[in-house]
Amino acid sequence: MTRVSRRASNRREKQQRILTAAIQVFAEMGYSAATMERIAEAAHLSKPTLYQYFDSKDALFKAMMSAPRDRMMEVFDTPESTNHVAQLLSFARAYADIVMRPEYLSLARLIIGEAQRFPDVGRAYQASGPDRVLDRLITFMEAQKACGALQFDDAELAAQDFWGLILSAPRNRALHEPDNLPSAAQTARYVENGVRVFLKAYGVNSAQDLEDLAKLLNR
Amino acid sequence: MTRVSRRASNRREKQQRILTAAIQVFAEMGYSAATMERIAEAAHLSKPTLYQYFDSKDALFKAMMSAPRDRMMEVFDTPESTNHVAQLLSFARAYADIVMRPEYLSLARLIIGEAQRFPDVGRAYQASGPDRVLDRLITFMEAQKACGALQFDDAELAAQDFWGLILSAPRNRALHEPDNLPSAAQTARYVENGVRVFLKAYGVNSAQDLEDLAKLLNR
DNA sequence: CAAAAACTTTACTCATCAGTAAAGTTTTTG
DNA sequence: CAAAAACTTTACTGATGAGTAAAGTTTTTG
Repeated sequence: MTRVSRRASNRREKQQRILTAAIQVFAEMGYSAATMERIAEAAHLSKPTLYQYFDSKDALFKAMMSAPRDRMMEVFDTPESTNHVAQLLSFARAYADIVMRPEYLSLARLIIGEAQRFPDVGRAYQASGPDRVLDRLITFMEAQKACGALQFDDAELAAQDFWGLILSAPRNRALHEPDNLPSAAQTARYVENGVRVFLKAYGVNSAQDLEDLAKLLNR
Repeated sequence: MTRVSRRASNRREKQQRILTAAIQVFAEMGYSAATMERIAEAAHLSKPTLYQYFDSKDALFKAMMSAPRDRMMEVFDTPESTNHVAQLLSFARAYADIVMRPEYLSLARLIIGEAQRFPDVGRAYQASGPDRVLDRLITFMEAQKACGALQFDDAELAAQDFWGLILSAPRNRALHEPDNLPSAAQTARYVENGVRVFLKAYGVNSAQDLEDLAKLLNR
């Protein structure tokens, strides 16, 4: 005699299973090539049951795409540090960890590939992922400027530059070549270089920052 | 009595028309949603005729994708200048001009969206576009290091950084939001900022470089 | 345990689309 | 200029897949 009826919780659980299956199948095949039959199979239920949960393929796709997906914001779940160098490094590493995961890349490919046919999906993703990360980065940059650690005119450009320096070329390659992802070591090399170059260009006291960074990198 | 038979030249012209139509339709709809009927229509001929030129949808797609498309290398069709600042600026502008064009973005979305199902298409694109540009940039970077204008340990990282600084955030947004492209003025702002930051981090004599850049930007 | 609600299955409809057969048209060549 | 060759079109075939109807099965709950 559960308080929340078993039926209702089953329903929620199944809905979740469908969404998980959908994300897998859509990401693997693309919107058009994915079939409802296959999604049903992956969710371990039948097509008509699937249609009890979502009215159409389109509706399922949109529901799946607008399900909360805050992975990218995990970037900021790092212990606050008083040192801006350590903080930039940990942002950069967390960002790389998330963004270079195969599932995350598959999702990005799907969104980009369907951006023309599903403009609101693309917009929603941009708003809930990159834009939010950028906002937080801008806030961070401004704080560092205020306390005299970084210098720049335009915080938005500074934030974008930080971002662009970290992974842009390897991530682009990864989007084009799903089965040729860089190793963790290679990714680390790009990330560390990105932070180094950012500090060189934006640090008030770059020489000191680079020394600090070198120390952090040698444990 | 034409030397090259009328039939043969018609054939070549029609093949070209098909490839052009294919690129349009595929880029707009994606591989699966594009129909051979629609491509035929766009090429002003009928489906069976289309099949005389290409054996299958798959073959047409691959042929279209491996047609020479050297747009990106146009980046380097700029007058050689003795000044590395002017040269970097003109690379950056040429790159932005090409890469932010709607057709080029559509093609990139298509390639990324189908990268999982057509891995060789993704690989071929990476090899003939980004990789070639990167190679040329590396060569350039090394020459500038040799003549004492730039400093760095790793030319590949320097080239990637230059690239990442120019357009990475706005281009990513453009991939997600096809109908929210930045204006020419906005793009110019990103590009100019990118060059500035690159010089600050990599220039042997950054102060002078930044002055040179400022002069170039004010005509 | 019985009524009901949820779920599954079988077995469809209908539309779309890759690919083709065969008839019709144009171009080439003897 | 006429017959052959190449090309194009109209009108199909067959497969696939979105979505559904209706009958049968399990699970939940009173």
